Amino acid sequence: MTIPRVTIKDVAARAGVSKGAVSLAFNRKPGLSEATRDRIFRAARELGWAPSLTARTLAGSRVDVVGLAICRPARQIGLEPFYMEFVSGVESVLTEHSCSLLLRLVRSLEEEVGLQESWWRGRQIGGSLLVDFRVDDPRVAAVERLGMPVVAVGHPSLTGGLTSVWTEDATAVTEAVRYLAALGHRRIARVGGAAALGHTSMRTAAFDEAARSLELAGAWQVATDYSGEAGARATRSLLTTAPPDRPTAIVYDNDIMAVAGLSVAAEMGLSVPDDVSLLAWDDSQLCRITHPPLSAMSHDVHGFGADAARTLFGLITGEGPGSHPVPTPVLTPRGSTAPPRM
Amino acid sequence: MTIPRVTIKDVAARAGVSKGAVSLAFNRKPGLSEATRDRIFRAARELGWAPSLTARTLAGSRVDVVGLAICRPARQIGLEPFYMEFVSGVESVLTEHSCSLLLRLVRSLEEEVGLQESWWRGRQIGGSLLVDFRVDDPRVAAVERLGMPVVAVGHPSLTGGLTSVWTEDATAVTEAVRYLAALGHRRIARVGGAAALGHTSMRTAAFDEAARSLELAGAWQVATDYSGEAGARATRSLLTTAPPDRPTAIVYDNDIMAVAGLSVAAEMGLSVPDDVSLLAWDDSQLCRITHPPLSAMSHDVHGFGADAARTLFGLITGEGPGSHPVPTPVLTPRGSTAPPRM
DNA sequence: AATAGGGACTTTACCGGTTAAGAAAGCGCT
DNA sequence: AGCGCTTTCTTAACCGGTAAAGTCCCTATT
Repeated sequence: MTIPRVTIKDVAARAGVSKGAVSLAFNRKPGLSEATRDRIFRAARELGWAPSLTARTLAGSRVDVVGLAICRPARQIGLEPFYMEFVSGVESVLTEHSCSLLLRLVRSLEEEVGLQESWWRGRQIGGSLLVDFRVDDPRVAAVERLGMPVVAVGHPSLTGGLTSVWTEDATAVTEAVRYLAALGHRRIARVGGAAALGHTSMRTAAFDEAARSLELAGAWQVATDYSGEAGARATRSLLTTAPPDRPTAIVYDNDIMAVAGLSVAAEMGLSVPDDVSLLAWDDSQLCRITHPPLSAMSHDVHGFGADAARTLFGLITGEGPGSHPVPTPVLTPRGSTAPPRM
Repeated sequence: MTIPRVTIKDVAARAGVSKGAVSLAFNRKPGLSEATRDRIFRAARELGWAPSLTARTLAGSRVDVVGLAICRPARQIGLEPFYMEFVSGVESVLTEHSCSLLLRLVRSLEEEVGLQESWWRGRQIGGSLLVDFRVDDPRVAAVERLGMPVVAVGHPSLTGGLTSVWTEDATAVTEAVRYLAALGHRRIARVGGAAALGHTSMRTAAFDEAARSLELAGAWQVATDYSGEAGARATRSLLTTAPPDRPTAIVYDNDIMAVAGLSVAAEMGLSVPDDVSLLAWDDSQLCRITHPPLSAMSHDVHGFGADAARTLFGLITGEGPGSHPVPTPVLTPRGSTAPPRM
């Protein structure tokens, strides 16, 4: 605050050159002798100077910040291991490019649209990562109107032509259902995420399709808000049906609901996996610490985030890959899935 | 990128005034007639203009960004509900001041020191929130040298004179142990967090002191890395002792380890709370979805974050409260604690 | 000897705002 | 009418960098 900060001018004065020369040195551009360059760097080191990103940004070069707005209720976000892992993957790539992440939790998509717009308009960010696509997502049009570089984390069918990175959820759901069917399950339920989310509806459709093609005797789906409580509620209602018609296997859309489901089964005196098999999604550490450990559709969320960030850089610099899928979640059997008892 | 952005000049031209006038209008400073002000706002709205924070920052006013670096292994952070909740609390206050959060996950304290320094030097941030203090934390000196406004989230005994916000962990630990002792427990264990962290060592000391003053028959403490796996390991080793000497109650330093502990008990055929009582810390949603639900030392982490952010604003603007504690975690009994069976 | 070419810097004009100082117009007052 | 005082705006200098254009000097070429 009160302390005068060191600027390029001080460095220039100390090195006995113009500030243009300092700029050249720090951007590794040609046109300076070794000796001068050294003198400049020494002066900068002695003064503890680093170029101001603010000024650099203003001067027209690129912006070293990317934005990420996450739209979920605050209380819930804390529990979703997915995001922090995703963010840490994003960070790991940004750091390599000495770029920072501007993170904001928003309450609605409209708020996000406004935020992205003001970030971009105010030159706060050089591009953005968009997550949690809805069907007919308003962000697609908004972002195109702005001409802002964006990587959409979501299936191309949802992201309307934006450069996208996604997991093939339909394939994964199909694999999950096939696996349970192969174990002998004929009555399978799915506890899905928020119905408004695009990937939820894709998973729902894929589940329906799989149930149909496998001619399951029973198939249920229930939409939740991803919270543990909702997962518990859904599980409770699914398992209160009398035994012959009760589902013998449940697939969850995230980890936390699967953990809640496990507790509900215990509370109802049902044994997992003997009475009911449970299959989680995302596979954070949480799945490995329950008893029994949860089988899960497992994928590398950290790597997913890293890939998204890399793709954004590719987009900004004009090279690198365009839209592409990341590895599909694979089934990782643990102790919570087995053939049905009856 | 290619699209020319709207600047203050365009707005000024459209409103038929100088850019100085536009600046005055947007900063709600006196010296403009109502009519002109309206005209300017209308022009800005029509053009979709918002002032560039970058330029605004450069022009000498304050910086509308605060920094937060979190130092924990990436894979683990995802699971710690504490941080996301804390962050969301911070955000909620920042948003009111239309201020953003610059978040970075770092791998070491040295990295954090470097990061904070370059953020500050590069005028990227107007201040910072520091978390996870160690004993003799190097950040204290670094930050003082820079003269950067900072709010330390940690006990004053650790934060060396920086403006601090903290929970009275020692009091909470004492309450936890007293409660268990009151239930009749005489052999109590604590599964703590990373030993290097200051609050861990404070809790450890408080636990020792409580055990001594209550003359417990047995008191164990084990340090972990906060991960579920470590919590499971610790619990397993604590519970393998033969019954008469086995601890009958365990306090955990976070939620996730308590959940892991619960699973270990189940896996070992021990009943919670009959054979062993478990007490979690922080009390995220996770505690309510297990079976039995976990008793916990509960506090408002979201509010904690909000308070820290408010304090930082107070520090920057020169008003508001200085160092102060936030409410001490309170015991919230649920199903995982009861009098010991034997 | 005159000229071209190129290396090593410096100058200067921005980037998009803020802000202190200056100027024009309107008003009340003697 | 002349004076000072506001109110309302404009001007111009900055903030700390970048980058294009300009300057200077030294060497090689014809």
